[in-house]
Amino acid sequence: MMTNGMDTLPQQNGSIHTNSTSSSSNSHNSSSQAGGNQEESKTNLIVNYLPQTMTQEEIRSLFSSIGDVESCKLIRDKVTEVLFVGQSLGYGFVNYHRPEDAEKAINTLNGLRLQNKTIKVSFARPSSEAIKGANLYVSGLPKNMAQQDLENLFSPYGRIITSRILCDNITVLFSVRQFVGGAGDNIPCLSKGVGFIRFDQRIEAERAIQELNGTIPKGSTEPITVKFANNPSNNNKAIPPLAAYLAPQAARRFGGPIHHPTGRFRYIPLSPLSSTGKTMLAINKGLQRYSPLAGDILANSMMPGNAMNGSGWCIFVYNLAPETEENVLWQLFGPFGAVQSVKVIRDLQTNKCKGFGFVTMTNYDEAVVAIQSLNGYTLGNRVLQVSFKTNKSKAS
DNA sequence: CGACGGGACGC
DNA sequence: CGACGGGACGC
Repeated sequence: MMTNGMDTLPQQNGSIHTNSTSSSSNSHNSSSQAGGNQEESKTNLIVNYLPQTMTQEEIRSLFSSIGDVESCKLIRDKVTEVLFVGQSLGYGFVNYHRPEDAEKAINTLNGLRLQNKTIKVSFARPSSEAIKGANLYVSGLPKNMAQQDLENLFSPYGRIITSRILCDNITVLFSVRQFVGGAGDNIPCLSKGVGFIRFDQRIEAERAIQELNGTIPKGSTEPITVKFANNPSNNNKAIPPLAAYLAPQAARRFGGPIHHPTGRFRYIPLSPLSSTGKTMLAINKGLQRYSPLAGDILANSMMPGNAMNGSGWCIFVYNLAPETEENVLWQLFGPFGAVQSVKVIRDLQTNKCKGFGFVTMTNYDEAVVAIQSLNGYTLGNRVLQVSFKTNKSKAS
């Protein structure tokens, strides 16, 4: 199932198609590939649409749940790096030791929802000048043109990496709700008549401009405009307020003036699992940081082994099935905020889950909402129990 | 009914 | 007219 706004993964290796039995054999003929393609790595992934707050270590943690990671790099803005740690550019690279792990990561992590994002995981192309600046901005599209129609129009000119048709704001909000709700595939969307097409190669994009700019699509009356998209690095985006760099979480926690760093609408973490009303209640509770309840939790949590664990809040998840894997915990908790790490506790002999696990989240408020929302949630045929970690143990 | 890890700063 | 949810190749 493809999620709203996510493109089907184009086959990364143009000549290979889906029903090739997943190749665990190492005998791929990379050197004899025709077409002058650079050899594509079978272990190196590009990860796009990462949540703004996700750190390189959190990314490594997430991808290590699949297999041994050789290297991991989050791309950050070099300009802001002068003052602080550079702002995340929302994408990064993960290189595995083993090709089969890379493939598994694509299968299990592509489309994973984390906070307000749906990450995309695909093979990285070999870096080269030829693939840069291949993003096109298209306007004047007929309102009834769908993403697939757009791709059909442009596909004769090259390999499409991504495509997108912009929607009316109202429907965007709507689709985000559905999207977080997990039932959001194929949301009808009022097209704004503009979109983006990213080609693999810049030459392909240039040719599409030459061939399609000013032409009238079949069934339309208006010519379309096709040009290179603005480069995000030299656009005139408003400079985020300094406070966003200094204390991005404080602004949210205290409910002050909302300034999304990128100046768009504010994302409210709607629970995938409960009604909006219940979630808002949970958010409000979470905001009362100095209530007696919160005070107890805070004090109690400072004890060794308890919920407050260095830079994050450790959450105990009970009643997991024996086959549970880490990605389940990422999927459950990711939508509620910054998740630093997850751990499924397994029996050393059988390697089956012992029925519980831990999730560490960065922000108290988000942890509270996650607990409120997920405690009592039925996963499969099991009712989960979710709470802050205590210091219970066999030894004590 | 069942129920809170593990690796480890490092002097 | 229009610029995304989301700065796609190592910032």
